[in-house]
Amino acid sequence: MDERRNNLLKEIVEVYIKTAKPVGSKALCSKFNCSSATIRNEMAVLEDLGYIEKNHISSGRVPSEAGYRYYVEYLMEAEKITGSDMLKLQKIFANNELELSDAITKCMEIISDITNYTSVVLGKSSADNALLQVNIIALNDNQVVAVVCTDKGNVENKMFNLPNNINVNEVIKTSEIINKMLVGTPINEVSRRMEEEVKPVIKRQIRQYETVYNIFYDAFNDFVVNNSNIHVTGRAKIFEQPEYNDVAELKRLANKLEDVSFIEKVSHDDDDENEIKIYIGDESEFDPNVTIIRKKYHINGEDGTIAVIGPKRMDYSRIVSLLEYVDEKLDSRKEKDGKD
Amino acid sequence: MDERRNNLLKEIVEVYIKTAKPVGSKALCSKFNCSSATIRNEMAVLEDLGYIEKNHISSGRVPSEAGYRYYVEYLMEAEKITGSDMLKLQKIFANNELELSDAITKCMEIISDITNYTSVVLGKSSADNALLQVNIIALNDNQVVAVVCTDKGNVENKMFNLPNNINVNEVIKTSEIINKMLVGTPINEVSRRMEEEVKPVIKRQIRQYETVYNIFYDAFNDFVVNNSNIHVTGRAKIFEQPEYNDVAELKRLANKLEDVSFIEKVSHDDDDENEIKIYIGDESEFDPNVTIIRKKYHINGEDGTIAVIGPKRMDYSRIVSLLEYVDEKLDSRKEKDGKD
DNA sequence: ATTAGCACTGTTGGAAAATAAGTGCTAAAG
DNA sequence: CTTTAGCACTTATTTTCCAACAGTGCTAAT
Repeated sequence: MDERRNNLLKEIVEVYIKTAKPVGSKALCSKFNCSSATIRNEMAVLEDLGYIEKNHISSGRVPSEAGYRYYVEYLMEAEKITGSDMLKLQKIFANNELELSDAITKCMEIISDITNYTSVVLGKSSADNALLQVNIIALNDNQVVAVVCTDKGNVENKMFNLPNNINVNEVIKTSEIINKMLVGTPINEVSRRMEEEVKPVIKRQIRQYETVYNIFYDAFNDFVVNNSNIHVTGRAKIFEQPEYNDVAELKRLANKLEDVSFIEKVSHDDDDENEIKIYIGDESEFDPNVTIIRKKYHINGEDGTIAVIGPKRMDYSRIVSLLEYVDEKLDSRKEKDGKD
Repeated sequence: MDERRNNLLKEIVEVYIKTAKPVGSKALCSKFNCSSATIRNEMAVLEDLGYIEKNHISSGRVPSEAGYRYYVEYLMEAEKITGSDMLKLQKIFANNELELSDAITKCMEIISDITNYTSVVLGKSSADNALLQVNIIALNDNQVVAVVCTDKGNVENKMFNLPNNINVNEVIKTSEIINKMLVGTPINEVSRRMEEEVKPVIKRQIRQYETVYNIFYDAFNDFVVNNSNIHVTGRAKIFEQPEYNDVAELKRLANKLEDVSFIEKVSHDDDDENEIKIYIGDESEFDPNVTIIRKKYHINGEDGTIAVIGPKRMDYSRIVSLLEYVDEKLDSRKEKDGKD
């Protein structure tokens, strides 16, 4: 791959990203000061190398998956975020009132809006939350709400109907025992310690301990299971992209976009999980016709993922710059707030 | 409208619901024991009355909006829910563990699944919740979580960063004042009473009362604003319906389905809000090409709406029977649990 | 190594023709 | 007065054909 060939591939990818139309040899002559035949010769090589493809024998060239990959790895210039893009995101961070997790969601909404791609936020309170306390709030004689709170400020609640043979006071007493025994326990170890340590204790002190025990066990379990939130913005935005101009394709994609929770799981072995990741086409393990650009974040005891879903022909450098900017801003806010 | 004409319209609507193809006169001869010419004559009358339409001068007939309306009002037979449909929903209610609001969501997921329409659950803790208590949980010296709980067991929480000049104890003290003064206040009056009654009191007792006041004010406000949840299932399901077979239509609908919160607001004046409502086409105030069937529910201090979105040509009686069944089951569970 | 020239190939769009489905109307029959 | 057979007519749908077009690969010359 000499320099001209690199430049040619770069040009093909970028023109295709802009126009969504197969790139012919003539269109590139002027840029490279040579004839279309020369371009064609070089294109033939790039095609042999697997970086570009033809839709049919006499069509212009389209980047292949390998071509995009080569592009993002070696050819793409790290573009600085543009002023107008930055401006729109800055407004969000200017407002210090906003909780960080809300700020993230807002950011991704804006990114979807300005880019016409689909954006996703997957938040999950992470393992490094520790139990701070569990409160029981009695609504009446046979209903209680258990409120679980972690040291990072994540709170989850669950309501229970008490059977007639259970007294509210016994539930409260149990909560006190749990608080004494388990404060500071990492949230994902709570279930185990409940079973091994707490159960024997309340067995001795509480009548009907099984029922009461289950209330708390369920509440903690809910916390671990439930405490994730998904925000998808602009599901329909991606349909505006010209590649999705046929009914079957549209339906297929709409169906897949129903559930995007898989995004956090995509992983290619030896990766550094905290970098911006680009999954092109099949690499996404989602759909051969989309690219997913993803960044994991960790703030305030919450692990999460932000991602943008677009066509393979998406504006890679712009999205990368946008995600980088958001991440940067999050980092600086973390320091300022003194959290994490 | 004599009987034959009614039957003819009923047949046209039902055949069209089944086949999604315009119904011609020949197809109905056998059913009515007469020639196609006779049917045509009657059809001409139904068309004059505005109940059926032609796509073009020589096509079969399609029910008009007025035709569907006439059908659901006078012709549709209240169908009992089928055994297999019932069976699928019963599984959910068999599990008494499930909180009612979760059971509703599950039901609507199943309904979307078995009917291939889009289903929606819009829940909102209603005005008839009263403040039970507000708790302050201190995470550390400068972070607190405010937990607001109502008598119906709805809980909302919000984390705050305290400025350096505010002491946690002052926040807690304020929470005690609020608890004393406002317990039992309907949740939508809390803001007003905070401003009119609580503010003057804490002004006297708390340094930096403005900041502390705002924490609670925000927390309550969040409760009112935030405490709604939307579940949409099968957004893409509706695309399988044959009427949405062109790209523009699909995109338009996908876009609209991004936000379905409007559904609870659709209302036609003198209606009894608690009945099953059918909004056909333009009546839906959403999209001329869909029908929305909706039922409002009230359980356990939560007001909500369940709805099914489908083509105008949707299976009206089946959906009505399904929603009726769900509503019935909810009612019986309410009584059993002794709630509400 | 580059390029002009040319034959070739698949796409796109439109026109024309054939087919199919179903109507409205008329006139006759019941 | 209602029903029906018959037929001319309308429109949508599908197929076929053709021309224009964009772009390629290859060859031979520079």
